[in-house]
Amino acid sequence: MRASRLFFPTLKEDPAEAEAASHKLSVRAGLVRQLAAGLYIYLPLGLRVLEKINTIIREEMNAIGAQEISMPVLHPAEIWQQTGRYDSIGAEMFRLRDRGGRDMVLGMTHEEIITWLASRELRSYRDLPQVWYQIQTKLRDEARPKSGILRTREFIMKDSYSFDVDEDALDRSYQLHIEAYNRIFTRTGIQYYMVESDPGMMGGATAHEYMAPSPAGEDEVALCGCGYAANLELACSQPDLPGYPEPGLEEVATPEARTIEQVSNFLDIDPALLIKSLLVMAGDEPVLVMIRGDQQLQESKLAHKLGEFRPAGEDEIREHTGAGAGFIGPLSLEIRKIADQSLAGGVFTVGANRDGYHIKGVVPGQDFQAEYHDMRRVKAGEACARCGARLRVERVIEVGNIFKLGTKYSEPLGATYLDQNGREQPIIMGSYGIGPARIAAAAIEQYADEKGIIWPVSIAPFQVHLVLVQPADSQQSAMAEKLNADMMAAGLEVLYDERDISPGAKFADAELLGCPVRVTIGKRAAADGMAEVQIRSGGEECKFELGATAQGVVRLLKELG
RNA sequence: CGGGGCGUAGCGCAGCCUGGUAGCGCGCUUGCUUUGGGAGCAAGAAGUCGGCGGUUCAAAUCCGCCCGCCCCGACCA
Repeated sequence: MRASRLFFPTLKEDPAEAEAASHKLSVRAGLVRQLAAGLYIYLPLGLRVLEKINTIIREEMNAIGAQEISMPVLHPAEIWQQTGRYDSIGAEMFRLRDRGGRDMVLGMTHEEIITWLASRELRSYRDLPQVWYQIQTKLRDEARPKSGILRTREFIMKDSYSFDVDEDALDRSYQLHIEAYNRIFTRTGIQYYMVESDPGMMGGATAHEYMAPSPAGEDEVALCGCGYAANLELACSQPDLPGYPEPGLEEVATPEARTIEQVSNFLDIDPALLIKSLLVMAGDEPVLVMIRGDQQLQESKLAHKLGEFRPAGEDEIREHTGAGAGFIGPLSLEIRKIADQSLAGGVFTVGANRDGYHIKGVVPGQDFQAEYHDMRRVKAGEACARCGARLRVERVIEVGNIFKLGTKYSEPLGATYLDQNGREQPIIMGSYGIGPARIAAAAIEQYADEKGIIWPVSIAPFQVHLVLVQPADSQQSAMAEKLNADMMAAGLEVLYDERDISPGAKFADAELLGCPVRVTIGKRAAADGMAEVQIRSGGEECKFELGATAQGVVRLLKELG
């Protein structure tokens, strides 16, 4: 491709609205342009990257026997009503009416639609297993689109769905996806982790997420050298135990000391010796949730126990405890109490349910009763629950997820098959997603330097960036033209920059675009007949005879990829 | 949805406080020169100052309402 013909509007300056490196660079390098909040136009270079990623995904999905289909983006509301999600999802789903007044939705995912299809077409155990996938647009009215292409309202997703006769068969489909996903993410060149994830409201089902480490990510994962890896939504750890004081209840005045920090300073004790009491409302029921003072509540863990909940308001706190926030505690409260496991066996200071007072020497289990569950958010440096080594916590971009769905969709939509005994059984399903744009963004985040993007070979928009320094020089120009033809003949994807602009601008663009290899033809090449080759990552340089350059670059790319 | 910020030429910004001729850098057009790290000189094009309403002799500037975009939080099958 000749740069003079390619539409790639590069920018010298960062766009004002961008924060994340991938956002700044994807706009500056001319990959994308923003249409509105969370809506992006993919320009030629951006689309090439996306298509490369999609090709890798297709190859690996096909390799496990998955079959590509394409489903509509516009769905009748009725199907979503049948699974209950029409009501449970809320504002995140785009809703509209067609001219006949029928309620419709824009698909945020396709479980309902594919299960509708399966319910009509899969009848016998002989038809199973099946894995169907698509690479299709999803629409979600995100509360807050952000970070460029990382979180958008319209995005492409590879979503596949498996249909099996039983849990064992589902395990096999799940395992096949794990293998395909490992190949896909490895081939795209990004760094990633597979972590345990919260299956959400799916009950005991299994779920994993594929996470690309990056400070621009929105999730955090706990990682251990022993292989333990989990989303912080469900990660657990063994907390260090503080030295406990003597038990024995004693009320102490703590005027104006409401926060853990204030109380701990006022009483001059370790925050780990305080209990943080939080009043939440699960529907109409008040629940007191207790966490050690140095810990944080992991709300997703509490949501598993309570379902939907919200923090109690100022008035509700006073109504149920008799005190203001900051002075509440578990003693003599006749409401449901949930305590984090780390409180068992300790001696703590708690709010007295009386403004301006706390109570010391409280022994959970003796002075109050509560349900004990793991409720705290894992912190870096805590001991791994499996092996005891210190946990790392890293921020990550979710690039893929895999779920065992079971019969969550097949039952309400009547997707059943007849088994060998002629009995009707619900199809056991799995659902598996990948966000190609997030892979691209993660690659930018993980490898970019101060000059621009550094693409992994497999997903670079072009493999080679050929720079002709002086197009007006007929000798240089002839060399570059020949080299361009040679490299294309060798099967290389070449971006040939023969534009009549200053050399500095071309080099800067080449570095911004981030193709893995740059080949320069200038006066030095004209003098000695050698093409200069530079690796974008690391900046290593070498020279090839003009005639040997194409093959030399092919070899280099192999080493890099 | 709560909190904060921003909206002036294609892009990045100044001007607003203290009302009176709309400005800078980059980019763009034309010409000449230049050509291995975002060239130089000269000439030029380009703005309903986000929108509507109000105050005023006069509004980019002051006031009100609305819209859009970004950031933090909540949310994220």
